[in-house]
Amino acid sequence: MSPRQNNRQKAGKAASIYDVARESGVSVFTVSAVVNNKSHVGKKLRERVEEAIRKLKYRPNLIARSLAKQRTHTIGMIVPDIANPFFPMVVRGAEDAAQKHGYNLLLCNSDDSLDKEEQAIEVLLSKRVDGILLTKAAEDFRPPLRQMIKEAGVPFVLVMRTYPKLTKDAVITDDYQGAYDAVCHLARAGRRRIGLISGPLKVSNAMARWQGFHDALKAKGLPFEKELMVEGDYRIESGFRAGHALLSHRPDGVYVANHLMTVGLLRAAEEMGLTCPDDFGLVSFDDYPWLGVFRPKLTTVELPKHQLGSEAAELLIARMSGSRQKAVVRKLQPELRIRESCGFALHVSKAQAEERSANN
Amino acid sequence: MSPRQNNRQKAGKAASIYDVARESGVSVFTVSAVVNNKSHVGKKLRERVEEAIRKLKYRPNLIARSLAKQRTHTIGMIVPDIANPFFPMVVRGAEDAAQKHGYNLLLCNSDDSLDKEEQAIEVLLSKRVDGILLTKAAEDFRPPLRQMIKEAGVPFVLVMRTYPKLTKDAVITDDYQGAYDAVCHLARAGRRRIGLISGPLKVSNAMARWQGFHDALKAKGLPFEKELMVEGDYRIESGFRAGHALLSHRPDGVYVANHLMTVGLLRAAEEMGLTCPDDFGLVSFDDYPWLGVFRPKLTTVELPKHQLGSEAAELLIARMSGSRQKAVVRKLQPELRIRESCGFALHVSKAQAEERSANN
DNA sequence: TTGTAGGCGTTATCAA
DNA sequence: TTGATAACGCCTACAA
Repeated sequence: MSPRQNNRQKAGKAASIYDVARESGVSVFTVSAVVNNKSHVGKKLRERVEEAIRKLKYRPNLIARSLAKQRTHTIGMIVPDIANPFFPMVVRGAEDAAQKHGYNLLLCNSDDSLDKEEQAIEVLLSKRVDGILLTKAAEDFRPPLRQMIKEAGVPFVLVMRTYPKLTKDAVITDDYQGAYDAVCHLARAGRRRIGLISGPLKVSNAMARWQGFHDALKAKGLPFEKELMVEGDYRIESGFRAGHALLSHRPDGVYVANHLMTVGLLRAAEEMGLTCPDDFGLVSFDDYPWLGVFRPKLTTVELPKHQLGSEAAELLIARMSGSRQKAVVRKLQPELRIRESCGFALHVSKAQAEERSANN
Repeated sequence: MSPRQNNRQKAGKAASIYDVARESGVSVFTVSAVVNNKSHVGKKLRERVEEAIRKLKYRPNLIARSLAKQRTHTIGMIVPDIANPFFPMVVRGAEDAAQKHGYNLLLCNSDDSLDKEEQAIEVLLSKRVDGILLTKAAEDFRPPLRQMIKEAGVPFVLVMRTYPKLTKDAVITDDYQGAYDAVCHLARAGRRRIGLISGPLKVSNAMARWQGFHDALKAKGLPFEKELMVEGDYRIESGFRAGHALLSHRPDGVYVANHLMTVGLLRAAEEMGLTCPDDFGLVSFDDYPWLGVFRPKLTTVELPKHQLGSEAAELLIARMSGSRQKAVVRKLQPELRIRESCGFALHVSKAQAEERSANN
């Protein structure tokens, strides 16, 4: 007789599989089989067990199950900052996909700090998540961490930012193309001295956006003036400072690598008495539903945020299930949403006006 | 000899406490004591154990610990939708507080649906979270769920929305006051026919905001016209529909109960060729950093989102630690941020103009 | 088909 | 101070 068979059920203690077994006069094996509706349990027994489950209000303890099965059905997700409006939709995408497959999300914020990121990874590994979705912070992992991750054998999928030293599995956006399109649009709208407020160049997507910017300039035969490029950190404050620095050189177009820095830029512009799109055309990254109702109506490069999260989660889940194919880099296409901040309408109407006056 | 003492360490399997014990020639008890730097372990032994830990790269398995200690150091958090810009900062606040106390956040979205909410609660309970932060969906729990929650003995703290049938512990904002202030400000700006786009009245804060609206109208001696009140669901689409319905009656002021519906309203206004603040004054809830740089510059009632989350988490953690004081309802104060959408400046300058013309 | 008993990795109780 | 050893609750060979 197992030592467990003694009386439980007293004191709020939740019923265990043993209690159910005793109540229904079967073995724990049978109960377990019923709970996981496994193979063929005799109809009679099954009913008796189910009856007992209801009676005792039995609820399987997933912690115990996790320990036994060595799988937690939990995914760790590390983002720089959930309060950055870019990430909520990504997280939502991941959660939707996770949920669909019976997984939950353990959410951590790194603030783009190596220390916090490392801490988060350690705790996630200790909590034995089945996999991790990571938007890598700017700097390199310290070697011991990388070693530990490797040994833990927990799959990672990178989100938004690549970091091949860890894994090649990643779901990102075509940032080069997005930036390229943005700058071309600015040029099309007649802007000639185009500036850039970039993300931290140690981050893969910031680098890609910078390259797209650069190549578009070249393709359009526009000059690259190095005072017209400022590196920020994707936060408002840095956009504000960058805006002051940049606008003091009076560019007639600006491409900003994310929304938060755009907010900072507009703050600076206002302080300097400059308005958009009259004094400078503007295209930025990340679109949001509310950008369509406020002026200046921002022309943006939208990234498929939800899809980014959901595809990353799907890929991770595939990896966790042991799919051993070679690394996948999924690159999603951005979409240029033309509104008014680039001054395209302005430019066009100006051109028309000139045309008209020429005709008269 | 315990059956566990046989060879492990092969196949990527992580080292367990047994491996460390064997390696350092002590008992698991001692290792455990060292890991949790408990009481007095002989200095020599401690060093030997630490050595072994380093050598084997031992990392405690928190799942096993959770099972043994019956505590997971994990908090479940259920929000309607993390993609609603209101919640990210609340979640961030909760995560910050949780993190500070050594807890993690398991995040779920309910979409304000009873089914999803119930599902989320069940899985969180099964995963044995130590407590749950809940922004209650609109409808009532089904009785069995409430029963189960009670029996689970897991503390809940409500966030943003009260629901006394579950618990009185809650961290909310003074929504009545916020709405009251908003409407008074509209009145002060000379608006007389003030409309309301409300949240779902089954949600506690929507009800409170509606009452604040109503009482402010009365206090200002303004009429309540029932065509000027429309109930939405806090989403953009409902704000859009409500906007069409409402604006067709040409109110000169509108108070909207959250930001997303404001976006919808502005969309509708644009379709109808109405502009804010010229055709109608506007005050809405929730403030965001970017609202200060776009026009119309929204006058809003800001709610301390981060604090909401962090205080809720703190309270929950206190409860989980068995603090048995009576229920706490913490009500945080909102803050009216006056910008331009209410048309106050407009009104004032108009008044000045009249004054001037009267003086001539 | 069903039962028995050992294992998952920790903590905790009781002796020694 | 340390060490055995029984929980914790579930899964799962291996037997029957």
